Amino acid sequence: MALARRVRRAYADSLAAWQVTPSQSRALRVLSSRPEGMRPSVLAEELRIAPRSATEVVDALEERGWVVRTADPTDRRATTLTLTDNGRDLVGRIDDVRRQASEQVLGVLPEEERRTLHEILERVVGEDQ
Amino acid sequence: MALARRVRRAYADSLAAWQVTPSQSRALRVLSSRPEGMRPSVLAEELRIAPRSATEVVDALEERGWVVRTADPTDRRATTLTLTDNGRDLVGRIDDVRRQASEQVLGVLPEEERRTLHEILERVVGEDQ
DNA sequence: GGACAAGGTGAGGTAACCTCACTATGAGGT
DNA sequence: ACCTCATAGTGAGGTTACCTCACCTTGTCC
Repeated sequence: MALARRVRRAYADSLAAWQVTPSQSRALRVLSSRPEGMRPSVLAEELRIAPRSATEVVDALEERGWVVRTADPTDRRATTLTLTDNGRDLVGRIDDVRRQASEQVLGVLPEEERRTLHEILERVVGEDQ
Repeated sequence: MALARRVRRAYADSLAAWQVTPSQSRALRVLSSRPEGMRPSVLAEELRIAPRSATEVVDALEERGWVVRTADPTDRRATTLTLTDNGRDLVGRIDDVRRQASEQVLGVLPEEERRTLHEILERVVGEDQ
């Protein structure tokens, strides 16, 4: 847990430099996982937050020009969320930072131990449902 | 990180059953680490929050009867925070829950792997400052 | 004994959540 | 066609756990 806390903190600091809040970065990541776009309600579900709260996150992301809302042609109640080019760019840069952060933390381990660690964690995460 | 998230979530659920918020449980743990009592400002530092915010946490804990503020005899500006018997009790029960939670998560691993995991993590946490 | 520092807290603000209520639209039954 | 009920999104207003700034009281040091 101490390790997780440290990684989280370092990551949050990097995000702050770009003026991205953690909640926004989570949403961006989910959005980037489905390039064809998704409904706000689906985003909410992925983020495990209430649909109403997704509206707010999307408001912020749209205002910053990272996401656009477009009307769904098949259902006039619905809107589709898609990343803009700027948004996609940002997600890429955030990913780099994440990779760097974990690299820095795990850098002290020799390759073999890293593999062992990964294996064990994978097992714990996997088996426990 | 996924594992940490899961543990955190399970732990938070257990706390909710006792009507203890995560921030309160953090404060309780810090307080129990120094039985002779501590100043609010020190608590704030340990929790990495502003002194003003520690006041609020302490307000809540005092209202619930887990902590008492007593005047510091050596410095009339200061107050000393100490756990009540109820508070100490609660910390004990919370610890049990934590242990159970981690037990449940790590239970899938044989003893030797657990030791290896512990060793590796210890190393990462320790060496990285 | 006056200036400045330190301990704690009142007032008021923010981010990221929440629930509840409402509008607009879709879908099914009669 | 019409009525009912469900679904998609959002306005209004609340909560929690933080924050800063200003303030009062008390200690410290020259």
